[in-house]
Amino acid sequence: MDLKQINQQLSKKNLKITRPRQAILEALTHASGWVTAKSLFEELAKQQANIDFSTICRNLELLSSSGILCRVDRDSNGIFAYSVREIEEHHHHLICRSCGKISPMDFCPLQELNSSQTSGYSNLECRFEVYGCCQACQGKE
Amino acid sequence: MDLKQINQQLSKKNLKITRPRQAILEALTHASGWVTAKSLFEELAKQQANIDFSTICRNLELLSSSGILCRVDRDSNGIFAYSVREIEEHHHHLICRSCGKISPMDFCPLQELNSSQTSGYSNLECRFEVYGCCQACQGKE
DNA sequence: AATATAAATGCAAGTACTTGCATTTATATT
DNA sequence: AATATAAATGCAAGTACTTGCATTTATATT
Ligand SMILES: [Mn+2]
Ligand SMILES: [Mn+2]
Ligand SMILES: [Zn+2]
Ligand SMILES: [Zn+2]
Repeated sequence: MDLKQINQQLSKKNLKITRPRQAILEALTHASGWVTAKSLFEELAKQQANIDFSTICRNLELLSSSGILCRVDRDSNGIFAYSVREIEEHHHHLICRSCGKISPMDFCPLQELNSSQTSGYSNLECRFEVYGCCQACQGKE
Repeated sequence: MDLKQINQQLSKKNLKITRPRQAILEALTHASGWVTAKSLFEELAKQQANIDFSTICRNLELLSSSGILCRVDRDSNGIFAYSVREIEEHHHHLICRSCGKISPMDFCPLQELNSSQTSGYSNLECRFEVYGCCQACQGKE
């Protein structure tokens, strides 16, 4: 998704196109991989964009919950990595513990979960991430 | 699991039976439900056990990774809740977003995950939690 | 173009750990 | 019982957000 398309999405959702938000999205669309709040803050500081850290965090959160970004707990330490969402369909992520590579998986455990395990519950959602060691990283260590 | 059994487990793993650790485990075995680092710290402070917050956090982490405690991101905000593990088998948790009730599920998505989704990866592990609204909480809101 | 209003921002303070390091303590070995 | 050593602790400082609130700004309405 490019910046123009993202801005259209924002307008549809009554989210404003502000200077800080544009700088954040510009950085995200041009980033090579995944970014963290901290790495994005540092990148934008370098550009003298003068955006507060809390503004970055709030935007990353809002853009993720709006479906514009994907969010992954890459190092399973509660520090999230973000990237522009390229896949419209619901999906989860496979993460290499060694090199940090993140790949999408279309598998969602909720579909496979026998209803007997969750009987009586409504509004089910899940958090699901798979960690492993990718082919390129095997043998390296 | 009671304190005696836990201490046997600790000895097997070359983990020491210290006064702070005993106070933490005593509180955990007597707790009615799940505790957080903060709630445990406050409980122990009330008892004038004089245990540092970092000691509590380190113990909860160690005891979880040793399989003595279960650990759940109850409010999906990265703040973990802990309780003495009563189920030996590998399992995940179902959490009510409304009342916070936590129930075990024996379902593990890794077993259902088609290997084509993770081909080339080794040492697979997953993080999986299901959130919903339990029967008792439905209609209440 | 002026006005209204809901969204967004920046700042400061707060939260919940986390880490490094010197010191203490529990257990194994002599 | 004395000694060795690896594990654990407490303290202080650091990290990565998060929240409350006054102010600013983007967009819709007049
Ligand atoms: Mn994705
Ligand atoms: Mn459990
Ligand atoms: Zn890798
Ligand atoms: Zn409930």
